[in-house]
Amino acid sequence: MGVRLVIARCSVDYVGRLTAHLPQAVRLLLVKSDGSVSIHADDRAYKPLMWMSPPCSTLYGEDVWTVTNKAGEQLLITVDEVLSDVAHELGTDPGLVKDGVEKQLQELLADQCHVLGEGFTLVQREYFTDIGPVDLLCKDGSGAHVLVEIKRHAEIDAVEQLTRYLQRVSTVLGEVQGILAAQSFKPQAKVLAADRGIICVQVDYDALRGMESTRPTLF
Amino acid sequence: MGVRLVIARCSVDYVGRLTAHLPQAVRLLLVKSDGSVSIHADDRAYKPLMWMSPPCSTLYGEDVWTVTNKAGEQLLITVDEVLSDVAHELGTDPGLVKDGVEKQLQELLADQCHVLGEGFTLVQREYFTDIGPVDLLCKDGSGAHVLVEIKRHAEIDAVEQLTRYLQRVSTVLGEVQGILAAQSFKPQAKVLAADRGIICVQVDYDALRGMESTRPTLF
DNA sequence: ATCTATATTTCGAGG
DNA sequence: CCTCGAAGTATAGAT
Repeated sequence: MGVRLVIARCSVDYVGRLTAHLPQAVRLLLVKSDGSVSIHADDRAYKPLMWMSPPCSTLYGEDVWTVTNKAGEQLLITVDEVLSDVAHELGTDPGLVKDGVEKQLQELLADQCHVLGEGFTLVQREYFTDIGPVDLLCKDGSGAHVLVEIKRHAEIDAVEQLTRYLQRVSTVLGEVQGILAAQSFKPQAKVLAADRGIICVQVDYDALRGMESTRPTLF
Repeated sequence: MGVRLVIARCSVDYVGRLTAHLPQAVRLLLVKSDGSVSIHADDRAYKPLMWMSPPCSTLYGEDVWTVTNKAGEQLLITVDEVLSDVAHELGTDPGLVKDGVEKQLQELLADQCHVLGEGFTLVQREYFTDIGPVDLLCKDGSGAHVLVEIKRHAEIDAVEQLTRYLQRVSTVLGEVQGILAAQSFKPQAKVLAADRGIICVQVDYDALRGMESTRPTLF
């Protein structure tokens, strides 16, 4: 199998969650071993003009390729002229290793919640409410509860989310302080947070990780 | 220029909003005229393993391609073996025509707002407030104002959005009823909407379009 | 330039 | 299987 790279003059129709049409033009058709098909123009790295995600199958007609998935969505590729058609074997990919996402931040802050405020201690990570889990439930130096929402980059949505949690939790724990912890903040998020009495704490991921990795050497 | 298709044994590192690493393997490198680069394995139609969105530029070293954008994010592609390297001219794409997205729904509902409730009439589409435009401003059977927010699929954000509009508009029009109209709803969105006194109306896009297209024949 | 809202979002985790 | 939240979300449009 492998990837099949076709350069072709084609027009395309998608009928599924919406209907869309691509007029005739020269494009790159990319067919992969899992059956998926994507159609690329000569710009944009991330998003194809059209695509069909796996699992799906293709019926190769005389001039029309019909790509169909289980939900009945269809990609109709009318191939008017093939300018190139090659295939290459790639093998299975070992996949990628990520670092620096929200989950890691949550783990680090759960371990080192003292960076959120003087005398902070962790009560529970992923504290569940009926409208979803709060990232951290802590107690501050005076023993009062604090809800912590963690984001890589905090936007206005994060403030709304934490506000909902605070309202919800207040019926159980009484009035609770909220902290929004993030590596960076949108200005509007800071403004809205201030308006709602929510404290914004900027955290340094690298520093947190540094502390984590160096801590064993302290003993 | 045109698209450049390289099949190569390579390893890749991304350093930017996060750090990520791809071990050595054979992959497809796709370079486009806008400078964007994407790296594909032999599966998944939509999302590349790694990418750099335009605008960005590439420095081609002896063995390493360094792709950099304005924010300083980098993609380091170590090319160990080139198995194929071809380029094709595609020209500019005429672009696609969509149908069935939120804008169309808004047009249909503006024309047929009676489906939102008994005796509803349209006052204004895209009713502007200082925090943004409300999709529809209607009057119900009793002549009271109603704000309508339209989504293809309503999530919790839509409830927050409509809530903000209702608060804003209430200072001008007084207490106003809110309606969230969508083809489908997330359960949590329905719960929050109920909590805020917002009415959820499920609409059928195809039925609306059917009425629209058949209406001329009624006369 | 920044912010807002959309997306055929995709993707993965968890109940 | 559904539901939910995150994403290097990307992308388009408006301010």
